[in-house]
Amino acid sequence: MFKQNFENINYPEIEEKILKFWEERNIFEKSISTRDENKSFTFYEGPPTANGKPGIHHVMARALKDLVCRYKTLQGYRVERKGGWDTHGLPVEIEVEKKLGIKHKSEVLEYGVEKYNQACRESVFTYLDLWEKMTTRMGYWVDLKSAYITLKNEYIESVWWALKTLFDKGLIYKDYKIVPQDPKSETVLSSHELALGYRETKDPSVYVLFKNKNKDEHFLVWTTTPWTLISNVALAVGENVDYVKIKHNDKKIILAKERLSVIDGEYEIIEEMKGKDLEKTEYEQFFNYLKVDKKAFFVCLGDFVSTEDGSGIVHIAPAFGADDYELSKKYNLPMLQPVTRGGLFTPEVTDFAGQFVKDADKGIIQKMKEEGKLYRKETITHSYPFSWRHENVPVIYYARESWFIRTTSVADRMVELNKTINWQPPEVGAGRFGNWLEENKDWALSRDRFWATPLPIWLNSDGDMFAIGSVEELKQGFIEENGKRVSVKDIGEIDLHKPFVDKILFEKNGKIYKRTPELIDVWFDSGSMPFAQYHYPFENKELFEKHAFPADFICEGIDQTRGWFYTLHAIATMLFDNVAFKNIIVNELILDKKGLKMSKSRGNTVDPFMLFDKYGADATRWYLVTNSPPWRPTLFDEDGLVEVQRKFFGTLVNTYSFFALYANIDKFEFNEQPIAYEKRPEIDRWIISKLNSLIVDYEKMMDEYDVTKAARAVSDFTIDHLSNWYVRRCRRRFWKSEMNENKLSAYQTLYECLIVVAKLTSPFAPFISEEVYQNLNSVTKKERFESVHLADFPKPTYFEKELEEKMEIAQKVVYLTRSMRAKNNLKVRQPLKKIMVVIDREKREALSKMKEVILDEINVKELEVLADDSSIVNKSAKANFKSIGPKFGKKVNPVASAIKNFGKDEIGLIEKDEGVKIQINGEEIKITKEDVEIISSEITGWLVETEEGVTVALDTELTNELINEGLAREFVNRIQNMRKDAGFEVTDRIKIKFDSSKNLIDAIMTFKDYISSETLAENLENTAKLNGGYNQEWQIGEFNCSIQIEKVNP
RNA sequence: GGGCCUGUAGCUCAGAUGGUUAGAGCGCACGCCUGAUAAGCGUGAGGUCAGUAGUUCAAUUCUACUCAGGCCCA
Repeated sequence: MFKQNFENINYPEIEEKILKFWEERNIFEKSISTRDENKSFTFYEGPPTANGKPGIHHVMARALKDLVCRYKTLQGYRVERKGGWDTHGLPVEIEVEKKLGIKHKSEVLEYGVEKYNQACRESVFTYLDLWEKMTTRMGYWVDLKSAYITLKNEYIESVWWALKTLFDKGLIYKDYKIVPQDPKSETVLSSHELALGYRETKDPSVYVLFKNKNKDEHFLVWTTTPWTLISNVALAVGENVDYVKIKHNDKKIILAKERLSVIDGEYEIIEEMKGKDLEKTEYEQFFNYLKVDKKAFFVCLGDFVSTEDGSGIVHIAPAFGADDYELSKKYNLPMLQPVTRGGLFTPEVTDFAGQFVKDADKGIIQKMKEEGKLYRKETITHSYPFSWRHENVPVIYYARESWFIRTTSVADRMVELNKTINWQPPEVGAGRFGNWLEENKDWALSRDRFWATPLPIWLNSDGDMFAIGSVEELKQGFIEENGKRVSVKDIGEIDLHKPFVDKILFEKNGKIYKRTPELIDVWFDSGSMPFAQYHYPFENKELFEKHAFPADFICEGIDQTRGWFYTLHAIATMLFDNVAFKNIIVNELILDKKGLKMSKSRGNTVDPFMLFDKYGADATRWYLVTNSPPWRPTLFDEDGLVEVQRKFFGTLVNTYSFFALYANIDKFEFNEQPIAYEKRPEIDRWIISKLNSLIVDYEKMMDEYDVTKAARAVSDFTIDHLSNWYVRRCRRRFWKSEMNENKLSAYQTLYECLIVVAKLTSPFAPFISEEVYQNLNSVTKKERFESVHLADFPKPTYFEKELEEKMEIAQKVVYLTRSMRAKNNLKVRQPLKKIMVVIDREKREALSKMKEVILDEINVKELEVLADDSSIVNKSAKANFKSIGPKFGKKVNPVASAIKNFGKDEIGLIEKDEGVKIQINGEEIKITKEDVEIISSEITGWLVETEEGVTVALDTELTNELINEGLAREFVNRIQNMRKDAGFEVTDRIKIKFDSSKNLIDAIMTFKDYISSETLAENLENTAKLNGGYNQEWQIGEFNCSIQIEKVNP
């Protein structure tokens, strides 16, 4: 027996049941172990940080990952799916600081780094349960038991190996970097944090005068950070920018020509020059607090100088701006940094010592004013970053010493390798990611924090250094305890984190080496996962080299472009001179239904668990993937989800139930030999051909990673072709007559469609497809697989493309006829005499072949295919612009109107392919067949409807016989309704008694046999005596009718 | 300020290698069908294909610019 009763289907319940089934039977494990080891498809899981709650966008990314992996599994690939967790870094520290109430870095030291890091270690897994629950519940198959965890020693060891390899290649070096930092906590802010803190603020906007050292003239300079003027060492101008020297209030002033608008009052231009003419011009130091140890105070050329605001002359303070710092390297300028990490002026700046730099602006402006250096002072409102962790603390850009990876040395290679990666969508690869690679800057590797992978570089007091690349090497070191050296070898438990590793010292050539205190960027951790997840090269060497690298496929959100995508790519390029991944799907954000970003503060987030409980994971997954391509921002709307469930899932389940209902009645269990496709009825061959076309299209789209289109194709097939045409057209075959070959063919055909649809659906909606597959296969045992996810991808078997086209024509005729019936108020139950169809000669035969289908569907007695030269068909001609456009160019319009005016004779000539000559502006032009489209738009004296080359004429005349048949059909309809209302089984036989006026009685008795067979009536009797049974009063046409039915006991 | 994406019906989305009639689903109105039925089908209303300029015989489609929204970077 096929499982029935899906009327009140509860998707979440079914899903829970299937989850249990998968777990009990180890289906996930089997989906890997049953596949050929040598046919691997490699997937990398981008590690989420488990210390935040999983949201709907995680469901999206995981649904995509899962469906690609499941699809490849169906195709026979072995798809290992190792999970992973990202466990280091600032996000973790921030959570912990919040919990511990720590606001300043120094408080961590007071609290104790060891305890602090312990807290981080624990915090990482705060939401692990939730993550695992979400992952399991949504049906994302990933191996969480063997998940890689970045804080484990083995993982860190692999990362160290990578770092040492890079260090030994000379790719790691130390330099200054200008970083945005929160001066209060002395913490560097990541770009993400920085973005959080931008807001409108008021700042001074000052124009100041720098005096030329050798001439009595001044450079006009604009800045919004007066406090940096103390650290000024140079001025920058644009090489090709036009500058002018003006005479203004007895002073000679130089500024960009385009910026003359900033000058108040009268002036006179006395000289013009280019920026490059000013290069090397020396000027007097602006403030004299600080001494320099290199040549400074001259004009440089900088390509970042703009003339959109300011004066076109930029002041340079290398310690406080990225452009400034870059320029200082180019011109070998000194760096002045009289500011502490906390943003306070150092004692050298006597007047402002100890003041917070921003607060010192006022005094500095006052001082400039007194010294006559201030030209103009205003206040501007602009967007400036503030610390998001503290109230009202502006971010200060500040030079700090950092370790870098020389990624610029492989930039070209990265660009080249990137071109071999298949990006979906392509523009992210070529655009956002490609540009980023082309503008590559060295990777700032180090972080001055506590919880991350330590940078394994040890230095001695002379600055000599080496890198450690394994625990083994580390064991050469020692720690000092109570004045005694203890070898690392003798220490039981080694933790490759702070503070333990900081205690380790080395001695070489009599010098003591100490670890540099920095940690590394967490992104280096995750970018190392291709090898670190397998503890390569210390273990799994062969596995890694043969199967696990590079990945065939990864998929994450667009926010990973400069994160994980980049670090994977950069590390793979530097270490292995290879790509890390060959195919990638980038998914976009999920917004709420109004297009707003989801955020806790807006309260518009969607809880995935709520969706799973309410609609099920399948519907959620299907909705996310099909609603819009994943690389477009998706507007999330619960109503859309409901619709998806009703349309696609509802139809699929309904189609299955229909099958199950009748298959059970007929005891169909697919024990018979399959009927050869060639021998099946037309409609069966048609749907089988459609099904095979679907398989081919689906595979193509999936292989191009266009998953949205693939899923939509399955949905269209199921709803439009399988359910709304095939099943509807074939219902009678299932419920009428005894079992015969025709019926068997119907069962076999529908069965095959359902099995294939289940398979194609399974990557996207793994639960309901499993349910359908199991329900079918557990009865027929046609396939040996215990789960749809262990099955093989269907192979295309049978095509009949012409038949697909024929059916399309038939459908077109049907739609046209239906539309005419509707417009003329002719119910489908009323049979009609005849339709006539006009159609292209080539399609005429096809149409005749589909006659039965058409007539049955539209309840018409006769179909006549009209020859288009028939005298009653009126034709008109229309220009085919695609053809005449290129041919006649400017003359298309007159030609088109000439064609429009063609009469019968010209059209005849065209149809005979003889061509027509016309005159345009006295020029003779020949019009040939391909230039003209001929439409048969009217048939004299008939109701006509036309669409794309098909014209249908409907004979609406009703004879008595037709009217009677219509009444009989109405009568059948009432009986069927009554059967249903009375709760009879589909197979119950009945007796009918009825009474009505003479006309209706005559009509009914005329069609007695037809009515009886339609309603399974053994007896149909006209009698005035109605008693017992189930009876109702009806109106049929213009007649009243009493009907009584009762079950006949077999 | 720079880069990329998006703008098509009230809503969510297709589509058009440039061709004269731009589609679907939902929603709305009306009707039909109903032994798959809390489904299904049809008809109708609803579009300056964001705007401007250019290229072209022809632009919603190509180009440039503008506007709006989004993401990333500075």
